[in-house]
Amino acid sequence: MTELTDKEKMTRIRNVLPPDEELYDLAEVFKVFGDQTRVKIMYSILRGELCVAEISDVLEMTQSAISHQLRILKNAKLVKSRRDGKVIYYSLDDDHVAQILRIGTEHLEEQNEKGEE
Amino acid sequence: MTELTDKEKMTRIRNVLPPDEELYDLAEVFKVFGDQTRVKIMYSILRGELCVAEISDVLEMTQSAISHQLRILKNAKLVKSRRDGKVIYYSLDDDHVAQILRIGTEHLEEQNEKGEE
DNA sequence: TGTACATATGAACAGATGTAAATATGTTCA
DNA sequence: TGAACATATTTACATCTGTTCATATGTACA
Repeated sequence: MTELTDKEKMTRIRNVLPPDEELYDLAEVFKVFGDQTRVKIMYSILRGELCVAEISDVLEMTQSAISHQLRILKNAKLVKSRRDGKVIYYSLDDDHVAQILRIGTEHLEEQNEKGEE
Repeated sequence: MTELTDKEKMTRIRNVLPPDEELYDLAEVFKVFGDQTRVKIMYSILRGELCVAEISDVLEMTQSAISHQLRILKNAKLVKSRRDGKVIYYSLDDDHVAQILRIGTEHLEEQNEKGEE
């Protein structure tokens, strides 16, 4: 068991980190989660697909604002779409999205409980 | 089995959504995850605590920049700290943080696999 | 007490972000 | 084809965010 110098310790930790590009992409994904409107959209389609107009109705926001946010969600592959005639239905893209929402919510609840003690 | 009017359908969905304040807080938490520097910090302390100077070393960023981001992480309860003399050690606050990082990474990997097909 | 060291904070600035308004695209159906 | 409808896109703008630089706070130890 040899002792590590500080420099060696830092190098080791640096080597364990995922590559910069991966960390960048990861931050980009979370950035997409980090907006109230987009969180609301994801929650509103958590139990099943909705079209743009329905989402606008539910959130009481303009069609333009919703459409912009849907594009961002779709680019990040958090949401997918399906066309049926004029109407386009949106739903969550994969199960990770719902999982992240759930764990985030759990985190909040746990922190709230801690705060009450 | 009665048919629902569009208005009733929207009202139902709206009623299933968590309260606005909760969705706001949730977005705020994800916002904190949504920065490359903060993601790097969280990853660097994933396997054990590090002090501010060590994190600065690993990420090759100024002490000030790291300290600012640590405060944001701490306010969001994603990170906790422990003082030992002059030195302050930081570590992840609860297991949800690591879980969210992991699921986010899984999501990216899965999307990359899909893209390769 | 005073010096050295570790970390935190405040101000300022460049760059990024979300929304509304207007307009464009794409689809259906007469 | 053209009118009507659903959604997407462009532009513009106000607001927010991360970093640097300078400085303050807090701790240990002589």
